[in-house]
Amino acid sequence: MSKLSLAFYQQEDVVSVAKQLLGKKLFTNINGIVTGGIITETEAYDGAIDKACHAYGGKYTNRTATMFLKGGVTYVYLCYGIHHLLNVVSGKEGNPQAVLIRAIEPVVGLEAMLQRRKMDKLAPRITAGPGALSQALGIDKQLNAKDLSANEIWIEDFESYNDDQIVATTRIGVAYAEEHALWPFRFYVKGNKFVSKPSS
DNA sequence: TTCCCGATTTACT
DNA sequence: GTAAATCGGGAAA
Repeated sequence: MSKLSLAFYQQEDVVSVAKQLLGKKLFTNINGIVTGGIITETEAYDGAIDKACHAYGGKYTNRTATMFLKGGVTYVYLCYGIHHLLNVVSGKEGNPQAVLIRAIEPVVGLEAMLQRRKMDKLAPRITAGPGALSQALGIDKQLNAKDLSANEIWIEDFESYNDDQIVATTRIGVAYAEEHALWPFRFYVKGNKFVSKPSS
């Protein structure tokens, strides 16, 4: 098992990184408990030119500072006061690009995930959706701005998918971004069950 | 310092 | 299908 290299995260094209992250394995180690799974759904946030991105227009604040870091660190953000969203910062330092991890297929530490989610049996929804995923992996703000080559959270190389196995569609929950809400920056693995559905 | 709103999920009508 | 929960960040005053 090899962790993804720093060079991987620092590619210029965040959309490309988002696609390549599909099929890779994401792990966390919280208080010695390792949980993780295969990434099945991602979303790209293209920094300063993307209205849906927190750092749109080069906005630099306490919260968005993490996105300006060099690629290869986490960006964890609390949304709706309840849910933690896990992002992977990409690109070079000063370029606020990030990939939101929206869903994974659980592989390691299933019992711990069930416990954290207060569920008694495995269901796809346990990690389908950014908030659910973070809860299952025990991710909270403590894991913000962590280096992805460290031992608390990391991503390992595993599989890559071709374009014909990847579905590109519009992002979810970013209607406020106006025309940018229509950008096909959301990617998921075709036919995979562990993918969040648009709330309908 | 105050007010408004969100990269969502879940429970209930 | 619809609404409520809930709190930190960002912008305005």
